[in-house]
Amino acid sequence: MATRRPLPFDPIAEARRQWADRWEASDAMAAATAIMRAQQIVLATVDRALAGLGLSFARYEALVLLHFSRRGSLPLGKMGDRLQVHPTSVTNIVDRLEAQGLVRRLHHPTDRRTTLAEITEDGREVVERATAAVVATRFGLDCLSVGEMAQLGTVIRKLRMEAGDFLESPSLDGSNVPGPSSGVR
Amino acid sequence: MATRRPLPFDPIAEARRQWADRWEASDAMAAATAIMRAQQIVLATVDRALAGLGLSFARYEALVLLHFSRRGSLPLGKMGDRLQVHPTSVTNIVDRLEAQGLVRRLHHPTDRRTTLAEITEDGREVVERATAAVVATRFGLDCLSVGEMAQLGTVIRKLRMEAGDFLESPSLDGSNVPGPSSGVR
DNA sequence: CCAATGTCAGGTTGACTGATATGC
DNA sequence: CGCATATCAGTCTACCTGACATTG
Repeated sequence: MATRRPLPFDPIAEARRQWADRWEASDAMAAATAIMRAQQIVLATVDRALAGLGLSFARYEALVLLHFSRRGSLPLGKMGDRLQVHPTSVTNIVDRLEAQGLVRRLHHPTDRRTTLAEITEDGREVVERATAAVVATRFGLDCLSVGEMAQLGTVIRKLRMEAGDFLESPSLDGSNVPGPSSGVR
Repeated sequence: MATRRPLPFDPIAEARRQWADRWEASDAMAAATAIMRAQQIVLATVDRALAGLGLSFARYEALVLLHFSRRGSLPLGKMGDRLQVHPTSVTNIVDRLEAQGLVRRLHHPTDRRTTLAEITEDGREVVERATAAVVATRFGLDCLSVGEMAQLGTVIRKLRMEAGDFLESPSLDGSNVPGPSSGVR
């Protein structure tokens, strides 16, 4: 959050105009740039809310994931899948959370290769306080209506599915079809 | 781009469900998470396309900005405003581009405090080649229709305006409301 | 033997804070 | 003088690659 200086015009609209003059895919370019900037705004908002608690967004997400899990613990690899982060990043994130006493490493009961990360009592308290702070910011999306948020979700969902994040899932209700189809590599 | 393993369900929908059970703002949470993931997808796609040319997305954007500028040069501060990056990051980015011979630093003709970054002939060639590679990927948004991209753009535009990125700009119609609000510090 | 799991070492990126030299 | 501009030093986060030990 430095660089404070509102421009007198929409920089993306301007970039799109110039782009369209020479190159293709100006629609995609404008959308991509918008996504990049939106992420910056959300991340800055949430990070600001979490800074006081010594958490980054990534560590907060990991903590929430464990908080939501049935046993309060998950294998590190599974955490990486869910959070879409690199295995070494998971190690790093869990290292920090463990150093803060918010998580602890356990041996998997049957598979001795895998390590479990388990949220501690302290971790659960911090999650609650952090979430209160984050919810108060509304993720920086306060100016959007529920319908607009849903629009974002719907469009981006297509993107995520195409990227191979998940297989299908019928959106709203709980009826899921395992479906062995779509080998997304 | 590691972590290959599609989940059998939509992880954001799942997180939203659990979130809604205990906390507020699950709509905002789902939208924010979607934005974070969308950015990851776009960034990974573009970075992959640019890797062969020794460019990151950030450096590519800076190069495009200079390529588009009337004189082929801009003050570093102005670049920071346009690209929404920290002043020290601009220095860093220009350092790297200069080391690659894609940009050169010049003295401002009248204000001796400011430094100009000017794109070189090499820089222009690289921009063209890089853009061809990027356009070929469609920014990873190939699966979206033009209408869906526009939806993203419209919703996110609201967000950016609220964040103080720019002031008004009449987009489609002429109705603009200056709005003295938003003291983004 | 091969595959999966987590970890470590080492490198890159970008973003931030704080301090500084210079010039308006 | 205060303010703007860019830079430097140092820190931090996250990511990646490649290697490795352990175990299924």
